[in-house]
Amino acid sequence: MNPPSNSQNTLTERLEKGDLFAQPCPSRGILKHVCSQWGVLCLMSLRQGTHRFSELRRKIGGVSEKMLAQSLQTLAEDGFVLRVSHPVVPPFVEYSLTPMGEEVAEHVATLTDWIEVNLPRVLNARDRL
Amino acid sequence: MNPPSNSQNTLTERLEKGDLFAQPCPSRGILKHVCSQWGVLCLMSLRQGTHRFSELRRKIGGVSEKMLAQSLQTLAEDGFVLRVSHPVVPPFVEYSLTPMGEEVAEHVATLTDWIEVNLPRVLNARDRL
DNA sequence: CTATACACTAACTTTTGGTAAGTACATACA
DNA sequence: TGTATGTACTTACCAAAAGTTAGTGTATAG
Repeated sequence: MNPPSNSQNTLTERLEKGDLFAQPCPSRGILKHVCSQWGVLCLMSLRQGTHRFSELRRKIGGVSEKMLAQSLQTLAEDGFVLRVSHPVVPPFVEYSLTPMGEEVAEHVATLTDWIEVNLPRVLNARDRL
Repeated sequence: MNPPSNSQNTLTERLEKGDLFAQPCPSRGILKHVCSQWGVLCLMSLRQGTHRFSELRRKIGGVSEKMLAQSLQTLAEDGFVLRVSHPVVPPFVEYSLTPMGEEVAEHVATLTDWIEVNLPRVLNARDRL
């Protein structure tokens, strides 16, 4: 008796526009990259302009070099981040947001802003348990 | 929370309003819960109304019972989700969003919506690598 | 002539996520 | 009477991810 959760029926149809509720949908992977702990922090940092690798490392408290490199790599593969490597020594690499990256980053930012300003409320809710 | 003291840039002050760039800030944990794979799917499901445990399980493709229970538990601890257990047998438990939960869920929804409609763009960007 | 900076990568360890099975009781069906 | 199913979980176990440490090659600073 329940109506279908969305009006699209076949698997392929549901995949043309992403459906996060569908197990095999690639949007799941993108969400993971964008929402990963270091992924969001990379996006938030780069929203303030181009950064070098080590600048990001210093800015984002607690990232390891491995995880930072990995996060930037997947974000670049998804087309959110642009990596420009200048072939000099010592290495000089610049990271920035692509237009598409700026779009997601904006949405992520409203989320992180909410969390930052509402932290006290959440902490308070935890205390009443 | 601490009463306001002198306006210096101390660690504790930066923690009164969250700072995701600061390594020990509890906002990091909240972000993790809200942005976790199953966390966002729980929030998105509950945005459409109250659900029972097994309803959520069926709705969210690919969740295990363990991960669903765990996600709902942390979301409830943070005050985003309300768990109402009716002491009958077989068990009957209802999950819904708190007012605070509706607020975050809304922000998460704009993000997931963006990802779902822009999936083709991202897939396209991946292909050009 | 050590030390540091740079942007990584590789090996290894710890933590987390995911899978399968078990729990207690009730209803449906054969 | 016995088996199967549904409910909302928890526990034990294993695979995958995250985190830690060390190393790379070159160059500038002290």
